[in-house]
Amino acid sequence: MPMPSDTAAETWIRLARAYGVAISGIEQALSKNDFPPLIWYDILLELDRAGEAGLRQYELEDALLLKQYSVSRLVERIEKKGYLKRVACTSDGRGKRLIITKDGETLRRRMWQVYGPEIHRLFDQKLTREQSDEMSRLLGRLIDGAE
Amino acid sequence: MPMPSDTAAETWIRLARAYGVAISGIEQALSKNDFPPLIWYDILLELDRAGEAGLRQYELEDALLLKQYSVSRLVERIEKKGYLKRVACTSDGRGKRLIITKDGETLRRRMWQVYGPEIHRLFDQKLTREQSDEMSRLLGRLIDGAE
DNA sequence: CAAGATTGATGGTTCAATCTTG
DNA sequence: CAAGATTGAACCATCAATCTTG
Repeated sequence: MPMPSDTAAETWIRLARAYGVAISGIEQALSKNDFPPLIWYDILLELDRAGEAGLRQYELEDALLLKQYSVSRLVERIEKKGYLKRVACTSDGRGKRLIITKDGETLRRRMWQVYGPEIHRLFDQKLTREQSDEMSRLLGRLIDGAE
Repeated sequence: MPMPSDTAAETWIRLARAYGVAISGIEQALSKNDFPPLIWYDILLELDRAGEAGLRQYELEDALLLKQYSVSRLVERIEKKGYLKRVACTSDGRGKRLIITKDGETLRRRMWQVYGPEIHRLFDQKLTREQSDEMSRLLGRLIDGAE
């Protein structure tokens, strides 16, 4: 089996570490301000973008790389808090449409007030615009053709 | 509050996505081969490097960015499988020393036979040596001065 | 049968409280 | 009291089985 170069191994270690630093900073900031986890923000953002038509659950799976049962249970909790509603899909009796509520839109905006500054602190303050663009470009290579 | 630039936001999105692609590929490969999760490898590697002296639990916390109770419970499970042993610390009655066993060393090597090729596939095949070095350098900027 | 979604059971993670020793 | 570590309870994630409709 082909083993990784030292460079590749080091890059992976640093990628994991950088992700860890960022995600724990963000989750901690959200939690400290009595907000739900970041995944709730991601879901609300997708639904916000989808507008009145909403999204099917499997579309959320694809967009956020989640499992079917994960979406099912996350969405159940978010709905219970009133930030989205699940309505029967007219064109496909098996499906539900997920639609963000007014409260959901408000929550998303309020979470951004905490989430945004964390990104600023973790990225804008540590990389120049050029460095950030370059990293973005390189990360794109890891993502595209991921299959 | 200072909000992030579009570039920073995009870089963070891609970092999270690239991490997600890599970690799920690795965990899936390990699981498919009946191996435990990646964190077991990380722990065994730290203990392997520490040699006969072993490590204190709080040293593992620092090295792997884990919580005290996480280490406590992970180590309990790994010990139960016989891959490490916990011995009382002679110099500090509060502490335990964690020492890898022969079986633990073997497991770590066998996991690397699956883990290594995944890193190769996910990094070596998608980035040139120069690109990987450059990404590593930029990621270093995100990690250093994380506090 | 396949696709979309849900659920019971299980196992792991997390919080807060606790225990023990320095 | 602080540091190292553990634990009960609650919460969340995961697997496999299931249900419903195309």
